Amino acid sequence: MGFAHHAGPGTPVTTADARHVARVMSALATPSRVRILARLREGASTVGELALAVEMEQPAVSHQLRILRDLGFVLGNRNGRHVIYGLYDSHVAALLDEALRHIEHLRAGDTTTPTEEHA
Amino acid sequence: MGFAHHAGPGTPVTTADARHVARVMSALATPSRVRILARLREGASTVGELALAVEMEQPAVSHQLRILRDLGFVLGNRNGRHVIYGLYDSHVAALLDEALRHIEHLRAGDTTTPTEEHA
DNA sequence: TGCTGGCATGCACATGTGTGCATGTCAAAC
DNA sequence: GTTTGACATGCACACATGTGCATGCCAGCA
Repeated sequence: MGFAHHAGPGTPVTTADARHVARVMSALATPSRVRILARLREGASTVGELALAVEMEQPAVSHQLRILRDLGFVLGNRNGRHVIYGLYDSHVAALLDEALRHIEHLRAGDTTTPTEEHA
Repeated sequence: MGFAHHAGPGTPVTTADARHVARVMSALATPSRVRILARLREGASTVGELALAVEMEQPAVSHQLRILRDLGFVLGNRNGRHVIYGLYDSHVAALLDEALRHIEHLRAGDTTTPTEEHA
């Protein structure tokens, strides 16, 4: 009755794959990390700048950056006293864009009203 | 020194956007939901079939299906005594593929060894 | 060498969340 | 109408996780 099949790239998706996907996608599962990545998409910056931009305490930003680093989303290297962070590569930006495009797509068809929209 | 800029589609990504993205992407942030979606990508199926496929208790599957429904990922309609679930549209499958493609991409460059691979 | 700035790390805690178990609900079969 | 099958819901709990606070570490500067 009109489901979306797709049949995909044939990939059966093993249990290990599922766990891996979940781990990686969990990077985008919290507003703070999304904001950090979004800010980094506009250009590399230091931890302090990020903290100001996303309005978080510096340690909190460092913690999230560590997670994003372990997941291969960002990459930081020292420059004097600062550590400059940036997106690992353009593929990360692409994934972010895909996510944004997805919610935009949902906003169009708006299936079930996100549960909260009370401003 | 070689960061990935991108400058994106100009979207500044508001705080609300970040929260929305996080909410939506959290659907892919757990292995069980990824497995459910992966199974559904191969074709629609009933809750019982899903439970068997992903090796979860039926109530657990129902709970996750409810989440996936609220997020607009899946869609279920009754057929006799069964409720047949399927991906909401091909865009969901596309997002899943993008996620799989991403981890595959990481596996190639393998930046920081996912912290656990001891199996 | 001592001091300050910039990040990272440890620890503790509050919160969110996935799952098991029991139960409720609805449709089909008798 | 009663019973059975399939799924949904409520509740409780264990667990993971994000953040604040204090502290440690390292580079640059006087």
